Amino acid sequence: MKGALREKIASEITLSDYPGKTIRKWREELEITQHELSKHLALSPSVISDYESGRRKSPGTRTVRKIVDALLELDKTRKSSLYLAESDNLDEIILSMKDFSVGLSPSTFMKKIQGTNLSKTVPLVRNIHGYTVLDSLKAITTLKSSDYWKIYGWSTERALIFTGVKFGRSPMVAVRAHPLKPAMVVYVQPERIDRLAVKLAELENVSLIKTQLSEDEIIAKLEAL
Amino acid sequence: MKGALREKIASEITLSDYPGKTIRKWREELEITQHELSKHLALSPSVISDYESGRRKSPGTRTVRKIVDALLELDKTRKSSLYLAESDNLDEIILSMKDFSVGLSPSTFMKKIQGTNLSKTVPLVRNIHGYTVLDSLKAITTLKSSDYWKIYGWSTERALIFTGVKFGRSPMVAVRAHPLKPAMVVYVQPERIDRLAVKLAELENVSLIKTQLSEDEIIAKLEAL
DNA sequence: AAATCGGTTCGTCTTATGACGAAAGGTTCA
DNA sequence: TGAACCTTTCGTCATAAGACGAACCGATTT
Repeated sequence: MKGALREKIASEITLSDYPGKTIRKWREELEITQHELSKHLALSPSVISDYESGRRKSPGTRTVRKIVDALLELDKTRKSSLYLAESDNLDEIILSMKDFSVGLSPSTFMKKIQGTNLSKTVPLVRNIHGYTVLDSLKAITTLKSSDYWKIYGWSTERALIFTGVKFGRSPMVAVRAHPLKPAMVVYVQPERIDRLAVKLAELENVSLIKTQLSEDEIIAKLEAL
Repeated sequence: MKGALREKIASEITLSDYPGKTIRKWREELEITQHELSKHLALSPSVISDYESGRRKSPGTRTVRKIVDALLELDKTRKSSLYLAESDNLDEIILSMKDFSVGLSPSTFMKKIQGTNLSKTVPLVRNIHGYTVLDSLKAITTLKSSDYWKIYGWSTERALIFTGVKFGRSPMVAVRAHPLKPAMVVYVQPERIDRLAVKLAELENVSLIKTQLSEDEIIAKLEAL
């Protein structure tokens, strides 16, 4: 999950009748001058003008990509960056996310991700209707509480899968603090498991699972579902 | 809102290090032969091969667009059309959708769409951070529950604007049933207003608004925002 | 009135795209 | 062992992309 804005600009330019006009539209939207753009690309300003005016009618993919990336990089340095506003970096927090059309039993889901249950008291009964894989550190440090809902998709009856977990305390604290409760919390390759994390999971009636699969492996397995 | 798949393929080709490989990937995904593609484009098959093999490394936007459209058109004639599978869903249901960079006050938003408040008890306090215009009948009959979250974009603090509303009961029932709640629900030219709809809105603390603007007028006004 | 800034126009150059068609390399299947 | 089909390779050509720089236009600013 990365660069929705990048893709949007790229497709808009590529599919446009007048790619130059679309380039201009975005350059102006991002408040970048032709001069800045050309400087960043190590080109003469006239080149940009030639594209935008339409002297070059069908820029190649290489050119389009260079321009899109330059626009976004220049935008990123701005105070009012659209790129940063776009995500609140959500794209970097959510590594993968899906909703299933039918619920999976928790034991089936656990097998898929080669997980083991960390709690003896929480019964494995809540079906899993989707999952969200997130970078725990980034989620906890940069996600505003008012944006937490975004990780829940259609159904809260889902597995929240945290990567980059050390002891697993913070993710469970966050779950405890938030009104929406997942059916399952999964830690990817945790160093150790904090006892409080397990207690909180039991209090919230949330299944707490760990897996020794790597981040990449688990995402591959889930996206193949 | 049209052609999410088209945009996806276009951006993927444009942003790829090897556009030819991406073209091939999609051609094969859609089960189209080079010969078919070239015939549809009135080109020699070798041209397609040259692109895919990378002899031409940076095809122009015109070329990319022609290829993307040809792929989709050929796919459309297939029994197992990916394009049709896609458009069964979202593209025909969501008529327009946007997220604002700053929130609008509900009264400002109401003025823009010439709306009137249908409830006396729900205070107009939740700011509007975006909107989704959807065909109520299609949304209710064809939207899979696992896709519902897609209409919420980046923020649930938005206006869900339903067109083709008779009495307004079903849309509010759907909102009631769903864990994500919009800040505002707008009915476009409803015939009559069901009393239960108003009750449900009040229960959910959702502002319920009607407007006499036509679908086209309201979309035009919103997209100009 | 001169300087600055953002942008345009255009002549010119090199290189790559966009296209063809002929020949040939692999599979699959009768 | 062919025939049929999908694909690749490559020599060749015209045209457009990709780039430069100089001159120029119009606002603002100094």
